[in-house]
Amino acid sequence: MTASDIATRQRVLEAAGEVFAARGYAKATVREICKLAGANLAAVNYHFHDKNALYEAVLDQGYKLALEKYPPDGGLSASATPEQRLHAFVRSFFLRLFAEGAPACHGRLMARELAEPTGVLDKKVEQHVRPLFKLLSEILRDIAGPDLPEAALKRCGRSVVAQILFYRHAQPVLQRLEPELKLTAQGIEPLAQHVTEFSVAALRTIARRK
Amino acid sequence: MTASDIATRQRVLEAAGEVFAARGYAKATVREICKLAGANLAAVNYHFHDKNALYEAVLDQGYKLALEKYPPDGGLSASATPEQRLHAFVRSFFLRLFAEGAPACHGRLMARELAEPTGVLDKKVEQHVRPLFKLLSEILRDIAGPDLPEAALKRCGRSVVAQILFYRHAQPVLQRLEPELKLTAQGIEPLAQHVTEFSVAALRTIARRK
DNA sequence: GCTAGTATGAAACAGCCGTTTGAAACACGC
DNA sequence: GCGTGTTTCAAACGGCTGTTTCATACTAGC
Repeated sequence: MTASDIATRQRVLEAAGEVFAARGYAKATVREICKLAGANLAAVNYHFHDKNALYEAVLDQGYKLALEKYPPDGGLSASATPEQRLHAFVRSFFLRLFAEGAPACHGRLMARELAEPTGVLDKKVEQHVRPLFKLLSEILRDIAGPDLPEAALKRCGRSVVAQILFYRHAQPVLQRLEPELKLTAQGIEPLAQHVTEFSVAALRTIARRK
Repeated sequence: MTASDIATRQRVLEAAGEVFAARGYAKATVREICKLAGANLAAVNYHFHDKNALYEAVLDQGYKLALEKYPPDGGLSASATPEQRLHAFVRSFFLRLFAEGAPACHGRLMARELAEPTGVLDKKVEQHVRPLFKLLSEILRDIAGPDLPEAALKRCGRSVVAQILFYRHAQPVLQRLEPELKLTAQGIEPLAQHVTEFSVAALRTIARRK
């Protein structure tokens, strides 16, 4: 049965996404992935070449699905204001990082890869991250106007991304310091609102001064 | 010779700091630490109980030395403005995260621990991190005034910390995206300046609106 | 100078890891 | 029904890990 063949491969792929996202590449074990997928230990080396190729496959599929489900432009109309576009960018970034379910582990994986490259970094992350930074820079330029120097604009772009990634990277200690913080699909809405507001306010003031 | 006894223990401690900071707890191996320290493999289990106790010892010593060398208040006079105190906070935070040399690996270790707790988190990080957040909140309150709700102030505090930690967590990909960025003792000065300026501008605007 | 207590050393241990193996089970074209 | 090619399975392999062992070297007190 061909359907069953695809099924095991797909089951391993999905299980790998969860385990890699939860444990990181190094700590994730092939044995745990296969057990979660209900497959034999040799399934990884049979359907993919090895653990690393499986990881790349997970990243590839995750990238495709995440951008389909949460496009960085948020699906806004062309007449949207720069502030609305920034809010959509921030919000979709949050969603990719925290959304539950199968297609969403990509954000968590990329956040991990960002901090601890596994060698796939040069192939994948740069190709996924640079376009995001470029899009953000264009939005911020529309808000700040043409007079703000490029270097200052870049620093502001990093400040925006930093505020979003923080909630992913620092989540373990954040949950301990402020247990009332809920990082669910609803819980991130006020956070996306805050990051947008905070950043627009800062950018406007800085652009006015320079 | 007692001096030599302490010397090996100290050498292992320092080597462990470097290796843990560079590789993380899981990837760091006792063999590499001992080799770097010029000590026997059994030195770790003899002078400390095991790898985990060595890690705790490194964290303890690092915390002590880092706070001595880079105090969070920056050694400011009592008459300093809130903006100056925020700048000192941000700058000393950057320095603890990026300073080179033996005592400085603590910042890198805590940044790692923040993202991937090893179990020492509950003992150490909370006890080290919570006071920092409290100090930051007091500074931000002085800037924002008494009318800004506590929840909004907390979100702003997270935004400040996020902008600093970003340069540590995202360093690998940041170096690829913007190779001209130098994260040395001199290079972080304009970054500390930017984070302070960005945050003060945002906080003032938000406080005025609320 | 000899003993007691401590520090170092080489070697081995048990456990987990990714990967490989070769046989068994399966589906499918003829 | 039979042979072929593909997928699954249990078992084992080699390598690396933290830790332990026990013999040796050393220092200090009498």
